[in-house]
Amino acid sequence: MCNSHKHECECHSGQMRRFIQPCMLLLLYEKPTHGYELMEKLRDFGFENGNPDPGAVYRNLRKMEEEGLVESKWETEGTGPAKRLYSVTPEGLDILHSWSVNIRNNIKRLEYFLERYEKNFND
Amino acid sequence: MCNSHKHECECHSGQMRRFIQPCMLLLLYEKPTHGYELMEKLRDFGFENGNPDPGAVYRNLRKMEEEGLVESKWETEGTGPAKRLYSVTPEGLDILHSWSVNIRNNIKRLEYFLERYEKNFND
DNA sequence: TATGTATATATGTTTTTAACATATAAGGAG
DNA sequence: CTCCTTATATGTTAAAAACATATATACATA
Repeated sequence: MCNSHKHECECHSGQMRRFIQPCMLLLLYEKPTHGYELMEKLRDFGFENGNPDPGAVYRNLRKMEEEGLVESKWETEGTGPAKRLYSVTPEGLDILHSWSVNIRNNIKRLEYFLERYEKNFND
Repeated sequence: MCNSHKHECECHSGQMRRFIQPCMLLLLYEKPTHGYELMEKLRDFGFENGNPDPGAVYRNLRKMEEEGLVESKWETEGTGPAKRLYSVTPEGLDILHSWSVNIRNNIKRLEYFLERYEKNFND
């Protein structure tokens, strides 16, 4: 991701704060599912250095459930250990929509940065 | 920024982590200056809710100086209290360049999210 | 039967960032 | 002298990310 060699990537990921949340909401809107599968699908969104931290996934699910953004029920059918099946609530959908506005604004912000950056280095 | 009314903006700013750093480096590259002026110029980059936190600005300057990304000297000339004039070092410039790559990647990531979001809601 | 691996959820701990608040001081205006 | 602007700095708290570990089911295979 980061191409600094002298400084061991001092810019870290520069990832958007809490970006995992809208990704999880969107995935759950597309198809209600459980944490483990969600974790794998999150790689689509660039949480790919290894897998996204299971701790982050499960804790976010619980937190969003507390906040009423998702709801869950135990799925004991099928093989393997029981799964907790999550789906998005109407409140969660509202939040997902507001995230999309927010993300759009953030893209503009980052593009402003790049334009200004390029004025200095690519002309 | 966030348009959720029921939830007091649960998506918060969703700002890019540590985004203030590349902005400061870019501004200092454009023109070496001191913290207070930097603070005002940062509004260009969307740190606009009031002013960007002075604490953030000054602490980041000190931290970047420790890391060798910027350097400073006291400016006692002129009116008002003394200013600490900062400028970017070659190392800081390297980091700025790696940030630009990182930011470009993050825009792609956010755009991927939006495309996928729109497939669900704008078709 | 013991061992390992994949699936699945959960929590503990530490570090890093962000947010909010406050302290200090120079110098000019009134 | 008091207030405002400019200027830098630090203290405290809260939130988020990063890293580590614990637990349990079920299946494969040696």
